[in-house]
Amino acid sequence: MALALIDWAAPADRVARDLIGALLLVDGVGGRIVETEAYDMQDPASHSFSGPTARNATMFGPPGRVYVYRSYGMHWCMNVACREAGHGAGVLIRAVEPTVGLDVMRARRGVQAPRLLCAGPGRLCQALAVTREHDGLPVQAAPFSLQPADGPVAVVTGPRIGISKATDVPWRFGLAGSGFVSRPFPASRST
DNA sequence: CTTAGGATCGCCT
DNA sequence: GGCGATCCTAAGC
Repeated sequence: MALALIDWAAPADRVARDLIGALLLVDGVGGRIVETEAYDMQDPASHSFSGPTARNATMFGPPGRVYVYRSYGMHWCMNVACREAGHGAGVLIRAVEPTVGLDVMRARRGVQAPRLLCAGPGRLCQALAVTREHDGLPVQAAPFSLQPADGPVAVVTGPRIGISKATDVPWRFGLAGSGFVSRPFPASRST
């Protein structure tokens, strides 16, 4: 049977949806992706909106590379670039259901509850030990491991979190019914 | 359960 | 100089 693959050249919202349910590991630690957000160059909320800069260079590079940036001066956030180079498109990984390496993640995070280990982009990077050193690396090679869901996944959508522009764009994607998302989704239809 | 404030600093105007 | 694609804690209802 055919192995499911992510089409990294697809638009950000497509990739964001396809990543829901995928197994993401960094050095053998991680779990199932349950929440993502899409960004692209036409989008005022995106880091890439005003064109290439030193920080967002990876977003404008080849698709499938990990874009890591520092948030609020203290957290790391992890994205994967998509579309062709130059498009400034990417998907923010916002939450993972921790399944592999629970104790390692607990130690890194300093909390016990699985629910709080990877629920949010900053928490996720702390639990998986993702830092600026990972910026620009291909997500399909070590230390990363990404295995797409091999079956149908029920996905819910909603407005993105923590932005002040384009707040009406429904480019937040989540695994329907998951208790590991960073925040509940407003009532929305599954697709 | 909801809201408010602070921490903390790199990036862009 | 201002502002975040955030998180934590404490206090209010």
